[in-house]
Amino acid sequence: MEVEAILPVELFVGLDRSSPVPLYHQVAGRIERTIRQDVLRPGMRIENEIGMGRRLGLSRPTVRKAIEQLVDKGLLVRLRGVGTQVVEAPVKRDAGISSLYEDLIASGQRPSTTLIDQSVIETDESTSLALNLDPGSPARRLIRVRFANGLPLAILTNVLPLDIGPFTDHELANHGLYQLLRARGITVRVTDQLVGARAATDDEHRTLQLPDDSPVLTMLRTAYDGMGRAVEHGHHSYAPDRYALRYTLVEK
Amino acid sequence: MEVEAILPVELFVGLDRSSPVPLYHQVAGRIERTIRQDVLRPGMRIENEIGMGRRLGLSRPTVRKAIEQLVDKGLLVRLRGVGTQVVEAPVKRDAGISSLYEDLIASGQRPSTTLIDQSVIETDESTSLALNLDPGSPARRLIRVRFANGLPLAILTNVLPLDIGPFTDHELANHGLYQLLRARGITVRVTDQLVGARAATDDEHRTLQLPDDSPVLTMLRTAYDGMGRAVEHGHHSYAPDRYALRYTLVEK
DNA sequence: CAGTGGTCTAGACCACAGA
DNA sequence: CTGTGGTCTAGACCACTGA
Repeated sequence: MEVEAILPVELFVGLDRSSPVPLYHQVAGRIERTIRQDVLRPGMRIENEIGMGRRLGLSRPTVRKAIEQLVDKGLLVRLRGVGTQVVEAPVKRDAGISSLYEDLIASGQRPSTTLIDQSVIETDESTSLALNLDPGSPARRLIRVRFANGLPLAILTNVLPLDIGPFTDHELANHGLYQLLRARGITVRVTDQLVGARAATDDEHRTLQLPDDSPVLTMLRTAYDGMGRAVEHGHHSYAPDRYALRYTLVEK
Repeated sequence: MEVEAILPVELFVGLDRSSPVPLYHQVAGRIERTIRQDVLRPGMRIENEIGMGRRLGLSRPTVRKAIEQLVDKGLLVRLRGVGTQVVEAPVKRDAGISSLYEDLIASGQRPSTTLIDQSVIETDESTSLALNLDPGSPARRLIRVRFANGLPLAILTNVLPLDIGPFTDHELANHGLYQLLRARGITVRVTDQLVGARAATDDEHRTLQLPDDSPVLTMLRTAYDGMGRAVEHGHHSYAPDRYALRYTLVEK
């Protein structure tokens, strides 16, 4: 038996045509909220595009674009000839691109950071390649240790083009790197990550307070801004007993 | 100095209005090809939406949707008031959702598989939770060892709902799991992955022919189909000297 | 200022699923 | 058959960029 459902019209009052937020985005937000609040439950069908547009005083393409956003997010499914319904297991959190600091905040932990080094170095071959610089040209290197609830979680080494930064100790202690980039007008849009594992070095063993014979989880990452310019290249080592990397992938 | 560029009209002959492939997808494919072939190079601007539509005999929304697809893929950037251009470092391969087998094929290696076990088991708590089954209810379990070029790469343990499968030895030896699911009409659309590292067990040490003290890279994964139904839950162990996990994330 | 992408409208026809 | 989403058209107005 199919569960029929029409979105309560109350949830849509107050669409603001003069807002800088596009109408389709306002509509998408309202639908998402009703799903998150469990008013619309998995498997329930929502009203069809045309009817919804008429009720809201919107054209079909506008409504359609709102629904499309949620389909891309993994919250709704459209079935030709049938209708649009909420997926059985809606994607929980939109993982997306974030740095460790933001992940920790989001999961309710108390991150802190120790800055080990901030200096200008000559890039090695792989780094200059990743950042699209001439081999051996200078770049800014950060080495940080990230803690959560007082325990060391990761050693973070990042290399950035010289024109980005420098950063103050206070900035680095209280913000994620991507936050600091955003504050400088740089939005990370694409990241390429290579995740592996290996035995810990003596230094990692000491710094991360690892148990004997514990390995480290490693990540090699290059980040690109909206224009496709490489803005950051890093290699990170995580204490595997205290941290794991989570990825939610949605096929478009 | 800006590099002006107009897509050669030759690249657009042969748009097929009667094809089941939508026009916007045909157009997107042609633009992508010119980027991949380096005819359109990073930083070059493409023709504006309206002009391109006129040249191709298409409406603006259709052209726009084609461009939108490539923006979402991380190949183009749109700048209001300026134009649309190729990003500086176009995303190489669309990693997306794939299984290990397909990854290996794509990177030119010769994968093979040994089936260790295929049986019906009672699910433990975490597995039944992941697959949205009643605790302790039966499910199908596969245990495989994956090789590349004759060397063991990973131990793959997967649990699936009983109504999916069983699979023949031949199928499992010659295909990735997601391929087999597709052949049964199941398309994996969302995966949730947790990646970590730990010391190898004796069994892993033996099976993966690991060096002494080598850790394993681990992945815990749940896959969902288009409707959001959980179709697979697995835990995998990889030999970290021979394999690393690659993720390309594009912010929408 | 002219040119660009961002949004929105009001239609149209089609393919497909289910009664 | 009806109702749904999938595609496509031909316009419109706006916000923003750069000359």
